[in-house]
Amino acid sequence: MINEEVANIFERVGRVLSYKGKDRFRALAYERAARSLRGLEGDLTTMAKAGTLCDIPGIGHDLSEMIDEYIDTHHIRRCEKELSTIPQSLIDLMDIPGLGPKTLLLLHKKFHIEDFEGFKRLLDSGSLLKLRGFGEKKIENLRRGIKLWLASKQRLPLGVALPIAERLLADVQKIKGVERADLAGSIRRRRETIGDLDMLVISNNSARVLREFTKLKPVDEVLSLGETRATVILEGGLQVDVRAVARQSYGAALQYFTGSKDHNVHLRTLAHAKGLKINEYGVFRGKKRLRGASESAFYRLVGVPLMPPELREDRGEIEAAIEGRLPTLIEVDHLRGDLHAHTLYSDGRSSLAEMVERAGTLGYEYIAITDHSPAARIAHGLDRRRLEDKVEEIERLRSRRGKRRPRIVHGAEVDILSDGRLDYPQDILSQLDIVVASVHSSFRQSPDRMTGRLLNAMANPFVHVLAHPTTRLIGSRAPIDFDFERVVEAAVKNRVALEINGQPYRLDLTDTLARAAKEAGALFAINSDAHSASQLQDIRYGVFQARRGWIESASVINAWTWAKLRRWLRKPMKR
DNA sequence: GCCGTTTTCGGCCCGACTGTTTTCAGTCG
Repeated sequence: MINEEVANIFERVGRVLSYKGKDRFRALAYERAARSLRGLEGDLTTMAKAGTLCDIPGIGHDLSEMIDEYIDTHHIRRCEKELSTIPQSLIDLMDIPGLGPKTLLLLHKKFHIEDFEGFKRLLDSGSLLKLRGFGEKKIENLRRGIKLWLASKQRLPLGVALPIAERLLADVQKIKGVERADLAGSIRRRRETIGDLDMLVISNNSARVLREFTKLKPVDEVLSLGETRATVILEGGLQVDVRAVARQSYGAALQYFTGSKDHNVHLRTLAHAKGLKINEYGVFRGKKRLRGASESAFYRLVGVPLMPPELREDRGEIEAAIEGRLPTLIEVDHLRGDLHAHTLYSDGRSSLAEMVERAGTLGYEYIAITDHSPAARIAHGLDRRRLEDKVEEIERLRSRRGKRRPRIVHGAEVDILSDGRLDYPQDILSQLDIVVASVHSSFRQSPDRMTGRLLNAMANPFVHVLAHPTTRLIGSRAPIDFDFERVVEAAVKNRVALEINGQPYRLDLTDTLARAAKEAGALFAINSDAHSASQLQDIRYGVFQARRGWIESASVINAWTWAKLRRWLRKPMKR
């Protein structure tokens, strides 16, 4: 997919333009286009062929021509010309908090700063102090910016940030005088990674509440503290913004600070067309505030039904809401079981009995135990003999448990070998209740080979689920390269469900791929891929990702009753 | 550079906070 490549170019051009400061709206247009491409579900090359590039929000006449040019030549001459006017290492510095285009321009002109090393030397040299507008505090702030920047180069996965956020929220709710507190921002939208936390509180004494907040235990450093806003850094480096809001503005503020930015801009345009003005304080006609106490009232006034935060990315959800075709999203409670979990037999850290027991406390109707196949040597994949031992233990456990839930489903996570064959022979596969197939090696095959490999695997009649289809690891491993459309097509045809894996560093499929697969009619399995009993709960991150992919419970096979799932697992048409 | 049921031109969010000023500029969200 070239989406990311083009997005990167547009983002950099946007930064160069804002650095030059000539036309900030042109800069905004490039930045918005970059964000829009990153959130796109379809492939740019395909869209260009179909002539639908201009349907992408933020892409118009000029940018669509540039995308065409990139597809043809791998270059965009106008962008390259713009980029060549400024050293790229200088543009990278804009990521440093507190260092904006104006300051950067000044430092470049006065001190010929071109990269990070130069910037750091300048800070240490003390010559900045002589500059008008620069004092001790400002320089200290820039130093802190560097620290933050180095620490936050990787955003935190949702699965790491959300537990921190939930604990902090509970602490805030206990502060005296807090009437209500909520998470907002990207963590409320359940984005797969989180840059910082946004929180809102209602209180009749906000200054005191904010002061108390900055004294909470996990707070390491206070960056700013005012009457309505406080910004702190937690131990571990996560930044938190808390805003205190009046009760009558709470809905408007919650909407505003939940975003996304593009969703809000779109909403504001709609409001504007109706002669309304919206901001974090409410909906206004002229100077008169209409209402803003609840989020749903806020949306209603603008003429848009309320929608779940996970959808608010300006990816067509506003249009869908107006036309009454919002999806009814899957919820954690809809899941009746988990179809991907490991035990001590392979690389899990809990026993089979412990996993089953914990699955029971989660209210599951069924739990599939899917240890690795032999090719996964490091993970102690099971050969035929150890697989037989495991079957025996499952049988013993089944008879001991009688009719108690959950039902134990005997499965395996079977490696897809480099040519697309599976790592167990057909006679073993045929004995398993469920086969979860996945790639764990040879990640760098050509797109053609990789596509063929996956198609081969899915053509095997015993395969039920394609697990973590892209095999990416957030922050450490790129997704494998294959023709996603063809693979989805084969999944639909062969009745293979695509997994949405809930492990915090996987979240695979991604939101946009899941949505594309849904549009193509695919089925899904939302799984924990738990390697310990406590990790069974990570399945909720898979559900969040699925919700961001517009997925409804009807197309999630582990939201089905056991009776229905069992029929599907048998796949009579294939045998 | 995008966008359009007030517009094909003229908008495009603007309020809070900080720091260095003495009335404001820069940054952020």
